Amino acid sequence: MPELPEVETVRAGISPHLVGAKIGAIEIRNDRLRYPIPKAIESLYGAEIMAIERRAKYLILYTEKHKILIHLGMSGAIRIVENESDLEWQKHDHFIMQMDNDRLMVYHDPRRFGFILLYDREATIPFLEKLAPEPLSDTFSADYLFAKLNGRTRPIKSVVMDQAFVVGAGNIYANESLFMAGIHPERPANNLNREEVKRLVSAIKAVLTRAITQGGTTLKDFTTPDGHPGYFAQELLVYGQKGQPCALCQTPIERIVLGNRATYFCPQCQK
DNA sequence: CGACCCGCCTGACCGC
DNA sequence: TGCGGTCAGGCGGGTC
Repeated sequence: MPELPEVETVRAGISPHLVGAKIGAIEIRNDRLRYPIPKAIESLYGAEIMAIERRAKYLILYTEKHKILIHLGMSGAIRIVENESDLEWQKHDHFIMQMDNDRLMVYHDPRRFGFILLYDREATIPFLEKLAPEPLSDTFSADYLFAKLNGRTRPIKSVVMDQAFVVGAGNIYANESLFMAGIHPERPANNLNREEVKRLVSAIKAVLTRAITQGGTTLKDFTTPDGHPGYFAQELLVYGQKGQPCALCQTPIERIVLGNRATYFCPQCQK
């Protein structure tokens, strides 16, 4: 489910409820996520959540002495429940953190590809070490990406989805960005000229920015922490549009499989 | 090192 | 209604 815009939507949705509040009871209902949820996380009882940041598709909750790393994997979701009496248990609710303002943060993840890990405040987080720059920062530029693509022969779409090259774009936004940039997903990455890389970088920024303002993309069951859907699905131009007319030229959108992932493009507009 | 492939899970959906 | 097959928004690790 969650790519960068969805994770950003979650961050914005949970922060007002959690930042400044102190952690109360923590319940680990099922620790068997991608990595086991550490039992030690229960020792955070009484600690204040001082800040919540997002890096790529990761959320980081800071206390004075620790940080909690959360990844939503493919199907993870976080919801905020007003107070304990409003809590309705759902299947796949694996982790609940109650706050001293009565709010509960519930982590829900049917496929359990996500994870929740605990680090000392000053520790380095291995998952974050090899990530590309934030895509909405100035560091993520045409110069950066053009240099990085040098010598890379993989299809450009696979590279866009590789978090060491471009952060935050999963399958949906990689497809949409390449369409917006007019670049065929199978092009070898090092075959793009500087102008095309510039268009691609601009497209990635535009697609992610727009999706964030729409609260992400709700395809199956993604909702914001308040229970609202994300509205970017209405603006998808190629993803999931196999056979539908291209918004620009009416040519039917094609679907191929690239790197084991569904890939959608307009054969006319994307060269 | 780079490119590719697989496994991890469950649920939804489709065709028969 | 049931059943098997397919697919799904991510990531790390293994192999060649």
